[in-house]
Amino acid sequence: MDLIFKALADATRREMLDRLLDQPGLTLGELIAGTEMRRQSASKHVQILEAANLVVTEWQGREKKHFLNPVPIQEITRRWVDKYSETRAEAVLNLRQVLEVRSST
Amino acid sequence: MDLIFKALADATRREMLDRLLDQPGLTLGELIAGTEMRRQSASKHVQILEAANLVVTEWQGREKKHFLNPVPIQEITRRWVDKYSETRAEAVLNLRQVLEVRSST
DNA sequence: TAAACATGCAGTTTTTTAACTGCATGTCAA
DNA sequence: TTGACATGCAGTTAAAAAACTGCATGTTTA
Repeated sequence: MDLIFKALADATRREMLDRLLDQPGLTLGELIAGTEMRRQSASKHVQILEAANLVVTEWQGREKKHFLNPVPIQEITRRWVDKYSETRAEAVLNLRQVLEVRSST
Repeated sequence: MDLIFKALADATRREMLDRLLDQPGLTLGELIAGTEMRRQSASKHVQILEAANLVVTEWQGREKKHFLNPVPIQEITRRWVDKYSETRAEAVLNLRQVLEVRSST
């Protein structure tokens, strides 16, 4: 779980995921096309995304194709985000408490 | 959006959110109780959580009560996670492509 | 087979983040 | 009003992450 959050913390990596969502199978060279980034930096970002299982790859000859894997993101939703969403009503109550305290002082 | 992801990237901060989910209104001192962390470190973590709007606070005399705000997390789900979840079927197709290529080589 | 290509890996520098030290401010309670 | 308490803020140090440099490996194609 920590690897996923860490991987998603970087805007560059989130943009990479976005591009792979639109264009599955991009190579490393295609991923950095139009950016200022060096190939080596992008490569390390990809490694981090792979370690988090957010990206899976397939070698085709000398090219490495990259694909988005949405499963870990769904896992975050299921195991983590939902926990907070379910307590929305409760949380609103908490915030109301806050406001009550505020208005009474 | 970046502030939220960055804030969630740190395990210590995610634990803080968990504690505030269970026990709304904890003070800073109560938050660090039972941990090795110094008060000042925790204070910076709280600042980061506040900047991301994941935590709201209310002063009560000399005590500062902390409350979880689930809205940014729900926003991530709505504006970001959903985008990837909706493409689940598509993504499975992509992965199938990968496997086909793999088995044919 | 040799040149161009696509990528990987190791090592260094730079930047960012986290933790700590020390002092300041405001609140409560005797 | 004074001492203990709860927290804030500025500055330093330590650790982690990101970007870059240079070289190596395997693949395609002329």
